[in-house]
Amino acid sequence: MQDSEISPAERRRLRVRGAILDAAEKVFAEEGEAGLSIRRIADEIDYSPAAIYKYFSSKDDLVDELKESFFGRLLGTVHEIADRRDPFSVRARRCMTGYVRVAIDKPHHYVAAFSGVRLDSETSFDAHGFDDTNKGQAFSVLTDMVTEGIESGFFRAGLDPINTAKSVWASIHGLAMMIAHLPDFPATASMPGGMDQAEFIDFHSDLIVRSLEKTSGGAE
Amino acid sequence: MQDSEISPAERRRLRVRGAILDAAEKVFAEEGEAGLSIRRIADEIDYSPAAIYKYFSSKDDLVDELKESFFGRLLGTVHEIADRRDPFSVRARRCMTGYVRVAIDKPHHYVAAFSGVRLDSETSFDAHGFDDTNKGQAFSVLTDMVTEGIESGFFRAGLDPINTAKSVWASIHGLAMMIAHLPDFPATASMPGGMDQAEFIDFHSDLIVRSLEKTSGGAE
DNA sequence: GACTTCAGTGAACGGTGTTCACTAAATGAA
DNA sequence: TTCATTTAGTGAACACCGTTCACTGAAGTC
Repeated sequence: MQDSEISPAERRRLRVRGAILDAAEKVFAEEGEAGLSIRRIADEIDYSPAAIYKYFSSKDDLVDELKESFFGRLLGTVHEIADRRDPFSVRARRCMTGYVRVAIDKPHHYVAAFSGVRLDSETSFDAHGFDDTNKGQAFSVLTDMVTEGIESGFFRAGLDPINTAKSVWASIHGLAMMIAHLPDFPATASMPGGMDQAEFIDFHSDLIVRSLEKTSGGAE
Repeated sequence: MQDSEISPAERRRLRVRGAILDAAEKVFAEEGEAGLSIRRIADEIDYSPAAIYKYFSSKDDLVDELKESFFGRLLGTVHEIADRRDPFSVRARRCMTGYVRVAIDKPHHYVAAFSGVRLDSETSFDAHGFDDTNKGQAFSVLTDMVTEGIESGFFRAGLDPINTAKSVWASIHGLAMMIAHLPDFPATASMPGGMDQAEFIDFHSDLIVRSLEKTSGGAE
């Protein structure tokens, strides 16, 4: 009864919907939001522009779905790393570097996932972005990680997990944005003591971890 | 001879040019790049849309000038703070908090100043963004600051000033972007141990400084 | 006073997201 | 099978966008 509810018509509909999303995804990855137009998608899948509005109520709706699914992948990566049986200190670092790596693998997606938030609407950070959405989940992984770090003695005891997690997220986000916008940031590889991108991501993550660690020599 | 070169005609031209920029600035600050159109500017200053092309070769050109001037103000603020006679540790923190404050005062500007960088063009971070432009100067303030911190013994001796400065910038940038996109980030004021925005900016800056400091108890 | 320069214009071109009346095919009922 | 209803898909249009271009008219120059 449950699976027979998917009629051939519904299946067809789902296939076309998927084709629209696939075409949009492809164009978006290559050329970003600027290169993506309804007419372009329509061309790609050999439909008329108006047809797309039978599947999505607006272009924003369609793009939102692309962003949301990208954010899901990003979240999946971080979750997967966080669940490994590695020592805490490598797990923590790898969550950060993994996040950045996935983010900059699809720079247009990452930038859009954040810049798409409507500045003028009433959807606040509190109400909209932080409960059961992907962003909310991504954040709770971080809070848990910080809490674990404190409890296991790696991090200072005085840290407030929530604010600390947000600060860490901001720092990581900053690096991801920098690289997404300026593809060859930090561009020091050719200089004396220069780093390539991967090295720099490690370096940045190290500094972040260091800001949370107990001062190794003295008492708390 | 020098000042008599400014003819009335040129003065008129400059005044109109300024009016265009002012109108654009106003719309941009309120509604962002999305709300800014050539026709809208033209309406605002009671000219025809085509007139604007006598003063700017394209909309991108016009917007670039807005961004550049905003970045100049941002740079000016940081420079001004860096040149004060405050103790190093307060100067360093205030540079960061000042940067964030100016950035989020005009969120649309700040976001645009970075997201406007063309991802597809050949202008690399190295060649374009980092020499005598505003971004380059902003960066050199940071490098100088880090160097001073190392030399005065506040920061660890092993730090490479250039990469460190870039990492610090990324972290600060991340917070600015977060707040710019999500206006009430971090939104913890109402929670137990919650912080308002200003407190959080201080907190974030503290963590960044901490990541560079000598471990207070032990030897280097 | 004639000539040149040039700020400013209206109309158009090709692009965008979106809507709407419409067709034609698939579906469900009798 | 036949009729009625739904609905996927369309083409043309609307209002907007950035930009161009032939043009006007006033100001500046000799």
